[in-house]
Amino acid sequence: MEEKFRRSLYPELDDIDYGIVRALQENARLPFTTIAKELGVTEKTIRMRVQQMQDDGVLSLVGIVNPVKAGLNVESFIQIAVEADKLDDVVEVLNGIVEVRLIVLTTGDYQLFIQILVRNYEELAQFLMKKLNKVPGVTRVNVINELKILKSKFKFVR
Amino acid sequence: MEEKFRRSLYPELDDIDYGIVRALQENARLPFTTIAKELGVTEKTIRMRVQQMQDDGVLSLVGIVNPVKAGLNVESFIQIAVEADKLDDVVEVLNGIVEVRLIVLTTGDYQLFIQILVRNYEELAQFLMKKLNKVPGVTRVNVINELKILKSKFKFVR
DNA sequence: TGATAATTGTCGATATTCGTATTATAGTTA
DNA sequence: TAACTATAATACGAATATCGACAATTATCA
Repeated sequence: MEEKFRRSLYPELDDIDYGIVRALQENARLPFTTIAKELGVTEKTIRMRVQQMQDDGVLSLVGIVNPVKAGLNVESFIQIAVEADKLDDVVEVLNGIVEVRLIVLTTGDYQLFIQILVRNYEELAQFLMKKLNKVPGVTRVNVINELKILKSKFKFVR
Repeated sequence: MEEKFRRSLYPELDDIDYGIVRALQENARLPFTTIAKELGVTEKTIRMRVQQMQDDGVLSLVGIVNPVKAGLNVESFIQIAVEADKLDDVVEVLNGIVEVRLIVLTTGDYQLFIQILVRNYEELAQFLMKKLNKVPGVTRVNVINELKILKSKFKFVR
């Protein structure tokens, strides 16, 4: 009785799940009663489905701050080459740096790919010189600055 | 009377705003009455602040689906070099491709940086061969496959 | 086909949201 | 400084929504 499954294993969401996701994608605070009316089921059903999808890690209902409006104007993607035996250590250090939003292990010439957000180019320079280049094991970095976001789509259900 | 400002210009959020953001970051459906009690103000105040932050594009309350749980198991970052005069056209085509989640104009050897999500490597191959390589103006692509996400942090307020 | 578990529905108690009117606060000008 | 204005906060009752316990229904599987 450790694991409990529902209907079938994910990713098999049914129509009701999709209806719920479609609604909450737009507005995480939409009343369950409204969604229920739309989908022709009871509020209780919506409530339970949402709870399960959250428990199962399928759906998160969160508030997101626009980084630019919060003063974080400079976004960069950085590829990092690391000495093979130092990878764990480097990741650990990067993990503790607030500017680092995303760390991904990748294929290719560089092992790590990170995304950072800072207030301005001065902070970017500080990050590169005072933080990233001081991390032992980092052999090479490739900074790709973001000039403009042309598309950003976080909706997964149409 | 076209623009309306509040207190002062963003990014000057005050303590109440930060309190609201901090709470809603964790749970977008947290009752305003609860936040109000915590911050020592009225529910109406919270309601109005949230509405304003949303109107001003500072805060979004959204449902997010875990792509892996939705069957999108392969994520790739792709750098794309484009003939200078074809940039707009390429972006327009990429915009219409469902797999493409993010398009960013960048500095460096490649002009565009995109993020894609597909179900599996077969779909990635199809995307590269049937879609991306058929886009006129694309001269060179560099695919960086994501092996594992080591950190992903979307909270902007501590 | 039964037995069992999981899901959904019903419904009243409680909590939350919403809208209006009123009061307080900050900024501005005479 | 006082009066004025605009903005933001509060008070509060009505309308909605959420929650939880139990019953009914639907799947699941031996």
